[in-house]
Amino acid sequence: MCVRTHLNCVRKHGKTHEKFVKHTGNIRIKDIARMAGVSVGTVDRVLHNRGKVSADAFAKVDEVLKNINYKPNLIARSLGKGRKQRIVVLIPNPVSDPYWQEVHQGIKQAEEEWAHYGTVIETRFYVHDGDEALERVAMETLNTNPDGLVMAPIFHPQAMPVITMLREQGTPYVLINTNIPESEPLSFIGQDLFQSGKLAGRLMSIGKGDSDRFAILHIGEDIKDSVYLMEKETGFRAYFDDCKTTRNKIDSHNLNQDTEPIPNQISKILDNELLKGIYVTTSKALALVACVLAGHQRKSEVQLIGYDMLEENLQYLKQNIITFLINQNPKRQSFVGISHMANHLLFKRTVAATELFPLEIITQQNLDSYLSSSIH
Amino acid sequence: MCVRTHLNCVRKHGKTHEKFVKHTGNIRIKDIARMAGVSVGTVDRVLHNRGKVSADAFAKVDEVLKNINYKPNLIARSLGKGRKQRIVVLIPNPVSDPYWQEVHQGIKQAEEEWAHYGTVIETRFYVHDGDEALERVAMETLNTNPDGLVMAPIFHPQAMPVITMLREQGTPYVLINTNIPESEPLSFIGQDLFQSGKLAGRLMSIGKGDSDRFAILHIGEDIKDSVYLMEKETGFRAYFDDCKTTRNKIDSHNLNQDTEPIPNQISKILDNELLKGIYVTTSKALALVACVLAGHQRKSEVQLIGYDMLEENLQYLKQNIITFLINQNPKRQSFVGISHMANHLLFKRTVAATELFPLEIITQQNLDSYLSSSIH
DNA sequence: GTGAAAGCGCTAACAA
DNA sequence: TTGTTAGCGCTTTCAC
Repeated sequence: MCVRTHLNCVRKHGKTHEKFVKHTGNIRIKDIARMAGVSVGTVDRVLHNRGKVSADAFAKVDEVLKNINYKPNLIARSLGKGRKQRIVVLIPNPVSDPYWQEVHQGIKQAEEEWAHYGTVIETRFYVHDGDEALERVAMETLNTNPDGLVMAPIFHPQAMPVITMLREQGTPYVLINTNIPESEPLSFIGQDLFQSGKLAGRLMSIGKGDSDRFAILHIGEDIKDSVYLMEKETGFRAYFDDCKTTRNKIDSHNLNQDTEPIPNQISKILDNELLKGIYVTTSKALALVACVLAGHQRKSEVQLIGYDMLEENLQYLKQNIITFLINQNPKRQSFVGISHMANHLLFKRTVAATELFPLEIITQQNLDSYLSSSIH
Repeated sequence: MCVRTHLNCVRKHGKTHEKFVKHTGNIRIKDIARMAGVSVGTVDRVLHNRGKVSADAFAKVDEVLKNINYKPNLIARSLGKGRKQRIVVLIPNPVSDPYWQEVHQGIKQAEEEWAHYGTVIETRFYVHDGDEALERVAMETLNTNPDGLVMAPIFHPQAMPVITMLREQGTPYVLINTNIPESEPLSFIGQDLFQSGKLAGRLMSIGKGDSDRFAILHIGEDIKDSVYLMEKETGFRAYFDDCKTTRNKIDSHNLNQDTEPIPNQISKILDNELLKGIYVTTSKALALVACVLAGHQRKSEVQLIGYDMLEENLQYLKQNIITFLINQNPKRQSFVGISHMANHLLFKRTVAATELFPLEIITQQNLDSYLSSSIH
């Protein structure tokens, strides 16, 4: 059904005129306007509910919209806007943290991608506290009135005032990595950490016996600030609770430098002869554990499972010190987060409120396939 | 450096006029024209070397182009063209084959997605031979002069004449699922099947002993036409060859209806008490094997590994009859294939020549995370 | 060979 | 509240 066919020869000031007919056959705003007996301006106002439309006009347009399947031409929309969009991205400082370096990679790719659409991405880093704390950096940024904000709010308490500010300003925001569900962001991009722990439990259990013991290691993070580590732990334990057939013991440890060097602490844990597997909840610390394990006599008896395809982790995966990695796909998280925001801003596309990434299992055998595959 | 700043107030018929300044700060063809002292038409002709430009004019424009870093606005380019792009997709008939139904899903999603950009997707199905054979359908389609073709050339010999025709016509094409490397398509989207077999071998070997036996099942496919099944088998065997520690026996079977009902054949294979695992190379037939296994007494001793998240397979995965699925992501293959073509056609973007998808491992625990995650 | 100008579909400013 | 129209940057036609 081509609603427009009869119009082709009466374009251009109403004169009959055959040349320059480049139409693509889709229904355009102009067509809707004609069908509803109003002007394009009114249709546009209805489509974007900008108000200033009489109930009568609204009804007419709405009626037409109901009957046709209008798909706005996004290309034209973005061209018509004419203005550049500015998206600010806020993440922890990636210096000396490969996880956030990955996230940063994804941001750069998104930057490249969206440059074609005239969208500019600005990245700012924050640290736990001090001058560069999340709140400070965020407030500074918000003063420049970005069109949208994408952030990884890993320190819950510090993020709250920022959220409040954002809502007051009416600036749309997307959260990545860590959710703050009660804040109702435009979109959240991350993983189901509980389920991720459960998966780790399952992978750990393969080929193990009833009396085997496992350890959960949270390393170098302030556990009270980091609800997300606890979710992983709960999931891990839940897996073993669910299988009524096994009665394994699971100990969890929060390691930090306060008492003793971390390697020593790890080494001690390894000494327990019943221990058959270690689950490390933070991707950054995994290589450290792997390093200690590699030098330990029980090396071949203890299975190691952790997170993310960081360079160091991959080395140990290749050496079989690490058995499985669960990929949180940090690069893609930031990429998709920005894309969601850009789609919202540029095209007014509706984006998924929550996008939970698949829990990707990485082994020696499929590692390369993950490394070579592109982000999109 | 903003080359255009001084022009902002002299737009619109040369009258000084401040309103409606929507510019984005980039250098436009208009700017180049002004700088070179020629018209936009001439610049356009130079940029696309369409000829009909005097040496003098060419030199002037070329000079300017050399000094600035002109980045054409791809959005505007595609809008300006005004014409619809038509992409034809050619896949095996999905009737009664859930794998190709998944592929078809991906096509429909891409259709939806690209409709926003005025690109229309047309899908045609083919069967192994007869009136609807690949060659026939393809030739028919090519007569309608599509702007691009995306196809899954699963029957090598039949695909070759199509490729030849495509090259003669100069129609760009993307291959999905099965590659024909010598044909140098615009892009190939698929998986590394050898590596996929190797991964299956690894997953199969977990917790197994040296004397255990495994079976590889190719079901209902013409093995001579289907090189790709052999690649999987070779990979699977390669895994065991690589581990010098194990000396497992691996038998492969090509099952088809010619001699005896397939379930009977499977049942017989299962009777062998040394058999500890089955690797099924075709996603469609996996559920059949699972069904037989579920009713067999050796059910809990034999591990089953196969391909793809087809509805039936998922049932058996949930029941623990199937241990692992390797996801070939058929839906995404077609989606990405079409996107590559559309990006090429619409935006003249360069796309990856080969995109090998990650070898995704699906278990009971991460199944949901895969089901809920979106395609993009 | 060249330049002027319409048109792609949408947005938003402005006049009415 | 409404309709009209310039403009986004590029392509393409047409008249000179």
